[in-house]
Amino acid sequence: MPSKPTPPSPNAAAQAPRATIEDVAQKAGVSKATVSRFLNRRDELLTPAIAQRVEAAIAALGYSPSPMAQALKRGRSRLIGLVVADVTNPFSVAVLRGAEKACQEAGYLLMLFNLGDDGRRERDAIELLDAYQVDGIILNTLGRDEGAAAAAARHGRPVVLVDRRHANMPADFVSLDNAGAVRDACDHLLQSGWNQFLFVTEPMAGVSSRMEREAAFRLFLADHPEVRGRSLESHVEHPGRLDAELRGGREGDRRLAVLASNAVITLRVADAVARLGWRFGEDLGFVGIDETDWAPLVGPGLSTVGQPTEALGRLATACLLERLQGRDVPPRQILLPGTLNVRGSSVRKTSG
Amino acid sequence: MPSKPTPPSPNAAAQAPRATIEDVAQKAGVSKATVSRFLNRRDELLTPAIAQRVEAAIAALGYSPSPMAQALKRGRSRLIGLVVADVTNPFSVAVLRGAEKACQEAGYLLMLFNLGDDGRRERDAIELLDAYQVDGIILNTLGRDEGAAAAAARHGRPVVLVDRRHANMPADFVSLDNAGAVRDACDHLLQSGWNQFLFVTEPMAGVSSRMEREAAFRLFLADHPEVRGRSLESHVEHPGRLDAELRGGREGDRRLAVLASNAVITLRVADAVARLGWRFGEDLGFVGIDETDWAPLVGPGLSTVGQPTEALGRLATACLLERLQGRDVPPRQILLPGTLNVRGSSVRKTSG
DNA sequence: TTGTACGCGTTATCAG
DNA sequence: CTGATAACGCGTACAA
Repeated sequence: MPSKPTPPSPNAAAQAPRATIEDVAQKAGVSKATVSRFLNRRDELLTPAIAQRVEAAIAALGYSPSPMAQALKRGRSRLIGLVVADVTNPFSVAVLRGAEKACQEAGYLLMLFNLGDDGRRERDAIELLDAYQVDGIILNTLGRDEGAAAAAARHGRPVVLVDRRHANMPADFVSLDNAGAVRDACDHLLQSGWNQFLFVTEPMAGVSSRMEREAAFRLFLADHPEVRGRSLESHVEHPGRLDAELRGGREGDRRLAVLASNAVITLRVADAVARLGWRFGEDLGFVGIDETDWAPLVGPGLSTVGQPTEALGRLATACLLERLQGRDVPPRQILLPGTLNVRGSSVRKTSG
Repeated sequence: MPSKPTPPSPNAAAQAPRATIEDVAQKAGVSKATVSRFLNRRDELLTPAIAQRVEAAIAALGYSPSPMAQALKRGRSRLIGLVVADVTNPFSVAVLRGAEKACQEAGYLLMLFNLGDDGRRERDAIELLDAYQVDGIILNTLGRDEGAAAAAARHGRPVVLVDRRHANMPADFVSLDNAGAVRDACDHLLQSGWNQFLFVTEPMAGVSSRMEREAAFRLFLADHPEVRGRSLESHVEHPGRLDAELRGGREGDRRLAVLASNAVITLRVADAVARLGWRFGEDLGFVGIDETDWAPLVGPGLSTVGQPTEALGRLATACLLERLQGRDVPPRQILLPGTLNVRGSSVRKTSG
């Protein structure tokens, strides 16, 4: 009859179970409470001799406290949840990097949840994060499921939205200044001599950033009667639609330029241009929102408006941390400017 | 004197604390044990009437068990840790997607940890994951810190390595068949009429996949005395080195082709080619390992060998799950073939 | 079939 | 300054 029955380990390699605070206390000949104090409340002085013994025991056993148990007891986990609509989106990954750095510096750990572009999973994701006692949640999602995020917020968890607003969600919001970015791009195209604009976006489908960009484009047109313009929702299933629109837009002596609403659209436009045998900067002007590492390599280089992705991630985290420290201010909106990268695709070059 | 002192909530919005199993039990007029059984051991029959009451209470309170408490009690967390050297690497993200899908299907949650290319953080990451009682760990890291992973394994956690082997780490290993991929690429280039090869890689720095690819290239050269070849470690600080090598390689009537060891190098080569004013497929042949969505857009299209990223992620997860179910087999190696995508950069076109 | 009581690893309160 | 002891939310022998 074993005094300590071997736990039913699934893996035969299991050998040394993690040391607990109890083990440390025993080895140091003190109580658990003392060890705990040594760890968490360095200010309350302990007798040097005791501190020494505890320290030695901790080192000898390679002890580190269980975050799980800590979270259970404290109700806080030093975990921050990040829900992303689609990890494949380089924008999201870039934001993630910024958020992660900020978290790391503040001693938080980032728990990533990817929706794989399945909006229905949003509620599950948030509930799970909530269950894991995350201290805050960063959302870069559609927010189609109204109330999912709100429920988490009701449990007292600060929430911050990145790039995409949610309906009726009074949370901090961090994003590119979409209106400014579109305006800058249009101004640049206009000054470069293009006089007909085609704005191409993914199906708006209620995504706030897409809608804001499109609205900014319309506004530009309203302010500039001298330029003709249209906007087009490009569906991935109908690439032909884009080709046709491009061909049609170049009739007469109009000098057509495309403004792509994001990197996905940039890819589609570049595909279409290749199919048509056109050259960027000659047969077609182009600026795309979202900087990518390959933009300089396509044709004469694709002009872009880069987003301050890393800053967005850092700021989102900062908003959370601030609220975690007790500041209770009304929801804020932080809009950051984009950066125009001028390359060959937007500077007019007469073909010939 | 409040009977239930308000917990010191940092956020004024905090209202409804999460319902616990206790709350459910109380509402249903049963014991905690009964609720727990209702949840976990549906096989042990409960009186229908009681089951009904419990179910209703759960629904009414919107109760879901705390994964933290469960993990603490069970020693298992249904969490799988994924440590990635650099989330910016599209390969890693693609693997992540596969792993995530597999996890989701099996009811596991993926906890992501990014090293930001700082190998020193590897030990911390693994220890933290270990502390979170993750049931298994997927590693796509340098493994420079020998023993870090081994320590986790010692606690009985299965570990699987993706793309990069670790020294002295007897764990499952999942990867592209590097030798086969390089051979296929070289064969294709040779058949396409190129007769001088330049293999370009990031500094090997002990990274197993880089070394394997380079070794495969040398092997190819040994088997084909008729082709001349060199390999080059391209350092990001010295882009000029690559330009010089390209210029030098094209002397005489040699028809130079580059084999890029991964997508990062592909980018650098494309940059250099742009600087030199060369055209892919005419002045230079090219195949790159790693498929990207922009490969078709650069020049006449860049030929690539795509990795089965999603399958790698799924398989890595599958290895873990298998061991979690108790199968204790010796470490396996799973090598998957790549896919050659032939585009304009590798088919010779006499410049005119 | 159901309830009681204990422990998982920590932290916090309260005596000593 | 330190040590018992009671939670935190849950699972599970054991008893009823």
